[in-house]
Amino acid sequence: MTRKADPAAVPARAITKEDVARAAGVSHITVSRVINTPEKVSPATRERVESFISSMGYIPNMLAGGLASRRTRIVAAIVPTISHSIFAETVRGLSEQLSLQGYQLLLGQTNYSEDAETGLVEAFIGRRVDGLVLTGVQHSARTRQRLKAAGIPVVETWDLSPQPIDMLVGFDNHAAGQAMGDYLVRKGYRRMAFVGGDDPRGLARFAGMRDALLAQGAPEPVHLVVPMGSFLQAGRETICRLLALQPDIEATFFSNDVMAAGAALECARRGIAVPQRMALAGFANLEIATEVLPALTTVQISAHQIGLTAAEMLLTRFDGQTVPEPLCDLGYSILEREST
Amino acid sequence: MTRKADPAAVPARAITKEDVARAAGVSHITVSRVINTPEKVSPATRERVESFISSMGYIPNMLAGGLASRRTRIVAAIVPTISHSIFAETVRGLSEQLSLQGYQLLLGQTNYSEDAETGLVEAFIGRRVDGLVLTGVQHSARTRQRLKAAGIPVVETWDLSPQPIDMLVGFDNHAAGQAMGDYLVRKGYRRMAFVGGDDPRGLARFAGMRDALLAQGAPEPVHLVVPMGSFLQAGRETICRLLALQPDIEATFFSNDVMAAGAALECARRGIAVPQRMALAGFANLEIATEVLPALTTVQISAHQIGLTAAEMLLTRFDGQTVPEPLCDLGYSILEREST
DNA sequence: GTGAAAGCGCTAACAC
DNA sequence: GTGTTAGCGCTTTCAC
Repeated sequence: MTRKADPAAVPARAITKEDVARAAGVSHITVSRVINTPEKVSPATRERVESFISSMGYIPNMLAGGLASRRTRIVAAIVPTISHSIFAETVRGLSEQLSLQGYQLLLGQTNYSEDAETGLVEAFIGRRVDGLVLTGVQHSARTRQRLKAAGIPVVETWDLSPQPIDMLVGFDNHAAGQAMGDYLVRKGYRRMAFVGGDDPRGLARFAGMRDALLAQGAPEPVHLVVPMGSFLQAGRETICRLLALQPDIEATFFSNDVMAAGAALECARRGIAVPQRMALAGFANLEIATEVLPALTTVQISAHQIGLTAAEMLLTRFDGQTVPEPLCDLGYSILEREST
Repeated sequence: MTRKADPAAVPARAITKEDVARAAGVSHITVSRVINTPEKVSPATRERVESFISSMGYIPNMLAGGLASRRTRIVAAIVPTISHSIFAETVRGLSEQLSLQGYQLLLGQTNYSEDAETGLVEAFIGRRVDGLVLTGVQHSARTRQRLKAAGIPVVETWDLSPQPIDMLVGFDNHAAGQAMGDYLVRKGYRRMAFVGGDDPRGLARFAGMRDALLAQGAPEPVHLVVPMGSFLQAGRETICRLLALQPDIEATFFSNDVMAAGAALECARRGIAVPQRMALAGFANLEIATEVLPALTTVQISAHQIGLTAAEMLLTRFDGQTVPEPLCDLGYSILEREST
C-alpha cells in the first residue's frame, strides 16, 4: 500500500475554496457565495458546487474568513468557575442560544481573580471575539479601557451597576440580601449569621442582609467569609464552626445553595433540628435546594435566563440592531421552604 | 466636546503591528519578534518597542497570526453537558492546564447527541483549533473521517477503546461496572438494579454489572434507563418507582453520584433504611457522595485528572514531541462507604 | 450571475 | 540584529 493510495492519509494542507472552485470549474468567489449567500448563485452551479464541497469534505477556514470579514462568530464568556453549577447554568443558556445561530463559545475561568479576568479579556480581544460576557460589574480599570477601545458588545451579568460598560443582565444582590434579611426577621429570627465568599456579589448580599437587620432593630449579623472551592464541605464546616463559636445563632443565610445544603446535611448528621434549632437559607435556587432535607428557603434568581438573555442581546447587536433594553434586571424572589 | 477629542472614542480600526512599528521607528517584523521571540531583539529596541506596545494598548490579532502560522493556540472540548459537575471537573482541569501555556478553550455541548457532536467537530475544525478533546469513544463515521483528514491531535476521554482515533485518557467503564457488581455480590446483595442513561458509558457500566452478577449466580439486575437532565430529581423519582415496582430489590447502582445522592435524600425523607432496606452506590466520587447521609459507596475515577492529562498530551504534541503513552488508562477503584 | 483585484494582519523564509 | 518579500484563505468592492 503506497502512501499516496492510502485514503486515510493526512493531506499536507487543508482543502481550500480554490481547490473546490477548480474542481467545479468556477472561481473561488462563487464557492464563497454558495456557502454564504446561496441565493445569489444560479441553482445549477450551486448544486454542482455543493456536491463538490461535500464530496471533497471541504470545511471553510473561519480564521481567514474572520480576518477578511472582521467577524469571527465567536463569543467569549468569563466566569469565576464552571464547577458547582452556580454559573454553569448561565454558560449553558449562553451556549444553547448562541449555537442556534452558528456562534461558538470561548470559555474563561478566573477563579475569582480580577487579574485573571484582565488577562482573559485581553486574550479574547486578541482573538477578535464578536462579543464578550462578563460575570459581575467590578472590573479593573485596564479591562474597562481595553473593552472600550475594542468597541465590541459586552454584557455584564449577575449584578446591577450604576455605570455598566455596555449591556447588562442581572439582579440586585444587595436588595436580594436585604429581602432575605427582612424575611428572616419577619419569621422571628434575630441572632443571625451570613456565610459567603469575599467576591463583590457575596459582599453585597451580606451588606443587604445587615442593613435589613439593623433597620429592624435586630443585632448585626455575624459575617463568615469562606474561600471559594468545595462548597458542600465549606457549608458543613462553617455550620460546625458557627455553632461552636456562637451557639445562640438562630438562622444562617448562605451566599449559595450548595453551601446551605452542606450545612443542612451536617445538621441532619448531628441531629440539629432545622429550622427549630437553626434555620438555614440559601441563594440561587439550585436543584439541590429543593432536594435536600429539609428543603431550603432560598433566593430564586434566573441563572439560565441570564445566559439566554445575554446571548439574545449580543445576537441583536451582531445583527446591526439596537437592543431595546440594554439594562435588564431579572429580579429575584424569596422562596420559602421548610428550612426557615 | 468633539468626537476626535473624546478619549473614550472607539477607533475606526484596531491598532496593528504596523502602527506600533511606525511609532517606534522599526519595521513590523521587529515588533513581531519583540512579542514572540524577544531574545532575538537587542535590549534597547526591545524596550522601546515594548513601551510603545503598552502605551498604545496594542493587542496582537491572533486571527491573522493563526492564519499565517497555522497555529491558533485554541483547543476545543466537546462534552455532553457542563451542568451537574460530572464533566465540569474535566473541563476545569483542561482549562487550567491549557491556560498556563497561553492556550484557550473552546467549549461545545452535545446534550448526548452524536449529531450535535458531528456538527461541533466540523465547526471546530473550521476554526482550525490546534487540538480537540472528545468525550467518549463512540463517534460518527463522519466525525472520524473529518478528524483524520484534518490531522489534528485528538484526545478521547472517559472511556477506553480498541481503536482510538489518536490519543486517549479514560478508564474501563465495563470493568468499573463489573467491579461494583462483584463488590455488591460480595457484600451479600442479590436482587439489584442499575439506573443510568442510555449513553455508551452508562450502558457499558450496566453491562459490566450484569456480567458480574450473572457470573456469580445472582439474578439479572433490573435496568432502568433515565433521561439525562435533572439528576437529583431523577434519582429520587427512580428509587420511588423501583420500590413500587420491585419491592424486593436490595441494592441499586446509579451511573452517577448525583442520582445516587437524590435517591439517598429520598430514602431519608421516606424513612427507608440505607443500606439495610436498600443499599445505594454511585459513580464518579463527586463531592456530594461524601457529604450526603449516609455517605455513598461509589466508583472513584479521576475526572479532573482526565482533563489535566488530556491537556498535557496535547501540549506535548503541540511542542512537536511524541506522547510516550498516548493511551492512558487512569483506572478506577471501589470506595466503600456507609451506603452499602 | 459571475469573476478579478485588493487587502484583512500576521509569520516564515530568506536576505543583509 | 533587523528588514524584505511572499504568502496564509478568505471577503469586499467593483467590473463585466
